[in-house]
Amino acid sequence: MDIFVHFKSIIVDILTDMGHADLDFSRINTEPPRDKSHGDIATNAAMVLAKPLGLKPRDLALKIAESLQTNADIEKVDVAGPGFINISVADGFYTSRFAEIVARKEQFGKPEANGKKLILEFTSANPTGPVHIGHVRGTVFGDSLANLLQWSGYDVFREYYVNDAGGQIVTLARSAFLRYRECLGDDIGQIPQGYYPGEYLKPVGQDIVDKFGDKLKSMPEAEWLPLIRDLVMSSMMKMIKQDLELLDVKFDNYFSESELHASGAIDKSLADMRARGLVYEGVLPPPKGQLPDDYEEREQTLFRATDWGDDIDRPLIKSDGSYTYFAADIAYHRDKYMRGFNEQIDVLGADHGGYVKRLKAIVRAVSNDEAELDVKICQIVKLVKNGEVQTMSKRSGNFITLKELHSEVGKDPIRFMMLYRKNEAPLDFDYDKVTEKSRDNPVFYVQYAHARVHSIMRQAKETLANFDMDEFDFTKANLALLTDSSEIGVIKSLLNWPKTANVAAEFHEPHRISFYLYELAAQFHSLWNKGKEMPQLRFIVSEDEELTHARLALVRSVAYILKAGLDILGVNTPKEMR
RNA sequence: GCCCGCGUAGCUCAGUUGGAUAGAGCAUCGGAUUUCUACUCCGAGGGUCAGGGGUUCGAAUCCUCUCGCGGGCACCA
Repeated sequence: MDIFVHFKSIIVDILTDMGHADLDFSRINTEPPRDKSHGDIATNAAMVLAKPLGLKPRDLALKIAESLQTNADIEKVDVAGPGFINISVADGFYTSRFAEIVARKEQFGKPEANGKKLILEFTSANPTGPVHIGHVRGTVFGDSLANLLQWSGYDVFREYYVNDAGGQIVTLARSAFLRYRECLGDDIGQIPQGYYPGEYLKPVGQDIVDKFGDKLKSMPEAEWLPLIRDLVMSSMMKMIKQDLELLDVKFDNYFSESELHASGAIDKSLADMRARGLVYEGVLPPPKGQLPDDYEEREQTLFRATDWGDDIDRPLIKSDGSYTYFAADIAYHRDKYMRGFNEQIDVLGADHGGYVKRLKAIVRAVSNDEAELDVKICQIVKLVKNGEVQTMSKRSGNFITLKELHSEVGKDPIRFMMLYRKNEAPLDFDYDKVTEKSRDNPVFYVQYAHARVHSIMRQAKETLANFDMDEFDFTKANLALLTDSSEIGVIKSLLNWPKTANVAAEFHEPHRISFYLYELAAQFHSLWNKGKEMPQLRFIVSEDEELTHARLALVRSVAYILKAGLDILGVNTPKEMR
């Protein structure tokens, strides 16, 4: 139970008792004050409600404070500044609340299922090559956000949109065909400009040889292309899935774009939109700035995106008569809505920032404002090695792949560091730092805190008679014995976990979890260090078993919450780090 | 030109969707330091929250303008 929610409800009760049940309580905040000397909880209740009641904020605050004073969990109430009510909570309250963590363990603060379905689309890397550094951040972000939303009670569906329609797949097939000829002994020379040059297509060339022998060589392209197209696609997807497994990412579904074309879903969604008057024939104003070389003004079939918040209406049909990518996107998001997803999230790369408005417009339009889409943009990642930024060139296909990155640093640093920054802020990924065993390296620092808990438990098993972490019932510990300010400090942080996680879920911001975990780890390490100078604060006090049990309950609880958080991030929780 | 994001300590960044004297880590400076297997620890200094104007009891946060950086701007996927 979130203690801030708890105290807010107490305040609401007081106001209700005062006869103000009809007020809008939603603007009341209960939160930790910036300045610790102001107590544990500050509320703006009086300032927010003074006006509708025709009272001065301070007068109302004093009234509320008077009632709060009678609450046994509250040690002290002050009215300060323009009308803040500062509450100091009795230590006994914390230790009694803390009992809930000891009882619920990793589940502490986890809300009940809310019965809502949500679809999260992420990664969606083009199926033309391996997963590379450009996809990693969005992948980790999306997967962890999915975990986070599951934690907070959503029924989450992870989906990968496979862009398997259009020209790039033809190019891919042609590139594979070159490798096929190479396998048959032809000298193919340099891979031509515009083709996919990567080595990863060589085994595909061999696969084609194995399946078709040399008979494709003499065929015209129109005949061999459909034959090898599916083969190339499926081996690309297989490769991508293997790459994603390196990060422990699994999708519930891979949604094929070409399927939308083939099944008539695009025709259907377009017909539906026409029927609703969302489509018209018209001429767009030419784009500002540099005009494309082959620009020609013409009448097009347009979606009235501007009616739904976009800047400009969007074309649905290309000059050759086929559907635009955008038309497929409409059908796709419509399909998600038809599947019952009224909450949708798309995770995109920084280069797709310009798509946010039109995507939101799509979801609003196809659902007639019943569904909502949030688009999260992940900024680029700069790889830093030996203090230098690693440059990559897209033309040569010289991307650092996930596989390479993974083989150098492993899963945990990748996942943690990709989430150790707000998604819309650029991120430097430092190869050297993430493998360092020091406080500078947040991954190590947090994981080490978890390992340290287990180390202490092993130590306790040796020192104490009849103690085994897995069998000991920590709920029997006398938690009221935890009275030192730094112990209470750790308890307070642990009790903040539900609020942190719920806010992170609400705003779709998993990075808040990593920052919280880092702070919790720092606090725990600091408490451990205190025991060096003040032996009476050590966790294991051999002459006082009762106190030791209480402290071990605290130590154990740190690991519960670290695990709850690291599970959301998808980072391992080692029991030792030797 | 237009749209989106960003601009916070010397550096890298948080900032609980409007709260009180704006925080953390690194770096700098000043002390302490051989252990519950492990990362040393404690403290201090450091700010025009890019800049101007506005909204109100109160703004890093909301509105507006300016500057700077990044991304995007018919039909590609």
